[in-house]
Amino acid sequence: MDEKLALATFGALSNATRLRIVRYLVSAGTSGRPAGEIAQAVGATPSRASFHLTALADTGLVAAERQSRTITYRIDFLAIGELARFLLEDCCQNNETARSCCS
Amino acid sequence: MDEKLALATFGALSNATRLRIVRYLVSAGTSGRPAGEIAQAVGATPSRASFHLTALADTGLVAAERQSRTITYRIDFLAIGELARFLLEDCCQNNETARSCCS
DNA sequence: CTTTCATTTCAATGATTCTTGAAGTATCAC
DNA sequence: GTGATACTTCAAGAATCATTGAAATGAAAG
Repeated sequence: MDEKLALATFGALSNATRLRIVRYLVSAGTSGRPAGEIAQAVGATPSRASFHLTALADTGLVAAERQSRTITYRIDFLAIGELARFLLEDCCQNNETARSCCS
Repeated sequence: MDEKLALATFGALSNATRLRIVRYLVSAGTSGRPAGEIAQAVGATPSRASFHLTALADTGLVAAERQSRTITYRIDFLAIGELARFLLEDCCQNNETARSCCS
C-alpha cells in the first residue's frame, strides 16, 4: 500500500457513517449486503449511503457488484489488513510496543 | 480505544503533513524532537507544524513536553498499536484474512 | 528590563467534505 | 410500451479543515 492510498483510506475511516458501514459489512461477512439494506442499517438516506459507499469503494475498502437491480457491497478484509500493516510496519518500523497490541 | 477516539485518530492520520510528522517522530524514537526541528524536517512553517502537532497530540498519537523554551514531541507507539488493534479486533472481528497481513 | 529565541494562538481566507432533495439511470414486471 | 424498484448522480448550501501571516506567550540571556 502506497502512502497516497493509505492517506485516503485513513480519511475514509474517519467518518462516523462510513465506519458504521464498514462494521456492518464486516458483520455481514463475505456475502456482502445490498446498498438499500446498508443505508437502512446505518440510518442514512439512500443518497447519503451511496455517497459514502462510493468513498469506501474508491479506497478499496469495499467492493461493489451489481446483480440485476441491486448492488451488493462487500468488505475487503485484505484492504483492512494492508492498512494495519502500513500502520505497524511502514509507519512504525515494526516497533515492538505498537505491534504488541494486536498479537 | 472507543469509537470516537478511533474516528479522530483516523482523521489525524489522513493528512499528508501529519503523516510525515508521525513518520519523522517514529524515526526519532523515544527521545522525540523539538517542534522547530519537526517543522523543518517536514517542510512546514512553525505555525503550520504547530497546528498539526496539536491535532496529533489531541488524539494521543504524540505527547508534548516542554523543556525551557523548546517543546519536545514524542510519538506514542502504544496509541498506534491501539489503533491497529481497533482496526483488526473491534472493526474486523479478528478476521483471519485481515490479521494475516501483519503477523 | 529589554532583547532574542522557540513556539503557539488568532483571525481571515481558501479548500475540502458532507448533507439534502431532486433528477437521472438501470433493471425488472406487467 | 408503462410503472415500479434499486440505486446513483447532481447541484446547492452547510460544515469542517487547512494555510497564512501577524500578534502573543514563555523562557532564557545580556
